[in-house]
Amino acid sequence: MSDLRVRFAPSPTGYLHIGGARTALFNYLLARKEKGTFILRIEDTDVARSTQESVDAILQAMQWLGFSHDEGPFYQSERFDLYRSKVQQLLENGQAYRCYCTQEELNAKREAALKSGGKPKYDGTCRNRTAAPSADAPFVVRFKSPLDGETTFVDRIKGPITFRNEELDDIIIQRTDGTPTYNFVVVVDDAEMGLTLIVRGDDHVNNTPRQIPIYRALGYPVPEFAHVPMILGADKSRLSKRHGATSVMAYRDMGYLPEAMVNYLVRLGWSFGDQEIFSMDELVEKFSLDNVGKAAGVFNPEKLLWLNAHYIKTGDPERLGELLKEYLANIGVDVANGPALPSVVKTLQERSHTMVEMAEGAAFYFRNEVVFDDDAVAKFLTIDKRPLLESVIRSLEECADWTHDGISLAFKQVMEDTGLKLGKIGPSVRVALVGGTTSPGIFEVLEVLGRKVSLQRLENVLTILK
RNA sequence: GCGCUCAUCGUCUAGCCUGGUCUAGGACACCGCCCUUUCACGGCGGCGACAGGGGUUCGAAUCCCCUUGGGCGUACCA
Repeated sequence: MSDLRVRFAPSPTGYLHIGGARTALFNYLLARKEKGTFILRIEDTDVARSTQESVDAILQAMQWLGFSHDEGPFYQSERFDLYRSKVQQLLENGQAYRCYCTQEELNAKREAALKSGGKPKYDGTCRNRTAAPSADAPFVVRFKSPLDGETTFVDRIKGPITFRNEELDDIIIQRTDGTPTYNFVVVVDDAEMGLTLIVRGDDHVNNTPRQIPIYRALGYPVPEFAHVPMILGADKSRLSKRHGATSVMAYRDMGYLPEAMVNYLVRLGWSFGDQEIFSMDELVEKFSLDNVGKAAGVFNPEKLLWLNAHYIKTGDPERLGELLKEYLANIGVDVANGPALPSVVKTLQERSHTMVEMAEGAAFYFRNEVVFDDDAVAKFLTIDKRPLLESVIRSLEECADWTHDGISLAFKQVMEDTGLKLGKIGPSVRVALVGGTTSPGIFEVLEVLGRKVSLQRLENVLTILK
């Protein structure tokens, strides 16, 4: 165990999206590589927007991706007493103050400042107020940010970053209703949980100089920071639903494998020479913040798809078979009385880009009734094909060795008998067996389908020839 | 507007720190050819980038400055 302590801290206001998954991945990888500790924390201080469904969805996605945590999940909503005591501490030290300005006043001031070309920051009206306007006046608590000087931190990805303190605002740390806000609780928790390195999205760099003074005011050590670049859509704007699916689990539903998602995500912004394919073990060994790029990256679904096809192609047929069962069930196909799933998988691995595609391509193995494509039937199952099909049936009935090679021999016989090339025979047999013109190789289909079902389907087709 | 930040093929990136080995390498996508019983897989080849302008230097993708463009922030959201 090293002393590295990192965390993933999503707010449960929706599903786990691509960007969140990547920061979770980077944290997870770092923790495993350094034999440190990976903490999961749920940031649900915004009680109105946080939901249990979101928590469940995020947990489920983390599990699917294989990001196991060592501590947590901790819920900020269960730690309000801690935060309140810290707010109290700052209030007593004079490092925070009550602010009685109403939101309307604040908005008006902001707009006025913006209009006159100034900064839309809090003007400090209540910073030096000596008494409350009235005993029961509602208030928020603001943190006294330093007025001058500058705040600098060395980002592990971006290098040194400096802000002039006059740019900082007296941020609200406790709302009118008494609940604490993000920028405050994140400091308290990151410190109380002993985090040594904060790896989070780029969108937080501006928060960092506002958080550092809070660490200091509370007497906490300031951790290291690493801000990972954002993920953009094809139009270079921030990735959002209008760019397509952004939910990690939506990709599972579309037939993606978790290892493909992980591999794609890690290569978006990180590289290891020219290597494209990484197993999780390899990532734990090779990942480093040193080769994480500074620039935002565009999410490229095509490359994800390519990786998915790669992992399907090289995946274990047993495991893929189990997964296939679920995808088949989703399209109403029961596998109970069909061929063994691993053998089905083997015929489709090389031609499937997603598990959904594989399920669609595998359905014909399991359906009792072949679903015929009209165009295919019109073209390849015409009445003149009857002698050919009868020859195929005869030859297959005599086939003693029902394997790919044995079936191949049977077809050689047909070719001799009819004088036709396989190109003239195959398509009709294919349509008879699967109903359409695309499928795995017909010898494989015959082998996996089995002698009985294959001959049944061929004979059945004799009755529908036109 | 202000602040922070980023900038190599359409996209992900290698190279940049420690200038010359870069007529800039790999991958996805795209195009072509080959393989082939369909669809795919695969193999081979092609197209394609150092944002622009100054400077430093014998020499710059690599160092410095400016411009332009993008992203993020500017909430009693996180």
